[in-house]
Amino acid sequence: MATPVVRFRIDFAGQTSVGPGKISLLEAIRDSGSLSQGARDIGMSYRRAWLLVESLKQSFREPVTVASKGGKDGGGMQVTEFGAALIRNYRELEREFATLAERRFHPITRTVIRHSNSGAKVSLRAKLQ
Amino acid sequence: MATPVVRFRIDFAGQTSVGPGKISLLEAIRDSGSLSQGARDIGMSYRRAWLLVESLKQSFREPVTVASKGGKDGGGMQVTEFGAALIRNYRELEREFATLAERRFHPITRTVIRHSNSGAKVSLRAKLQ
DNA sequence: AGGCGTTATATCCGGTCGTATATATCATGG
DNA sequence: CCATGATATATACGACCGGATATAACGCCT
Repeated sequence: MATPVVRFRIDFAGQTSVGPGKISLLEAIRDSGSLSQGARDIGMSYRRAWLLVESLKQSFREPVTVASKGGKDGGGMQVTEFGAALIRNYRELEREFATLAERRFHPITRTVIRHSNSGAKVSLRAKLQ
Repeated sequence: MATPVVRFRIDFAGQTSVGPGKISLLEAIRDSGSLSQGARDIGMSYRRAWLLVESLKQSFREPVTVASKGGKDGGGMQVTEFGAALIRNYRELEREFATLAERRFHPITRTVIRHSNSGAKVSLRAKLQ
């Protein structure tokens, strides 16, 4: 317990970056086969989800997702193999990084003041972790 | 070239977290011996700087800075040994993390779309790097 | 005594981010 | 042939963040 949580973002270039929001969304899309459903699953507005996916589309030459309109279930969205690799790399890096951070900051953990935090609004970031 | 930049934050508990903003500010305070001067040096408003230091004060039992009012030069602020250790640990972790990230995301770098980014406003985050 | 530069604090305001909402379009199934 | 549920897109509103500004208190130095 009391092990610190690391959150990180990788900035490839001016506009293109990947952080916890996009990765969580990609996972939700992968698991639900739908952008709207995935967004609902993680408590994210459709607009924001669409903007993030759009940003990813503008970021890499290789597509991260493929979408289809109409049809049996109204359409859907799938994560490409490239997108899946993005998720994998991010999550694996996260694990490696977490152990590094835990080792280095473990002594400091002792001096952290723990607040009651009663009735605090839970941010989207917190929900996604 | 084209090596990705990593930005990270460590969340110890609900309110207490350490990221690039606070660390850069601490370094600026350490180097200038003053909160206001340090804030000016990194292009941060005094209000924000004060709030960040205040947040650090609420985060750890051990003080990160010590301040004095009045006197020869109007007063000043020093970074404690604990604060210096915070900086050190963060920067060293950053270096380790950067090599990890670079190794893992190097192939993906090739597919990144580079935008012209002409006339874009430079954010504080970008200035701090 | 008064000036100076700092910490410390309050108030106001504008921009930005995100949510909510509305609407068009699409393709399949009943 | 139309209802459905999804993508895709625009607009409007609210909240929050951060900057700008003002002011008080403080202690050394001239």
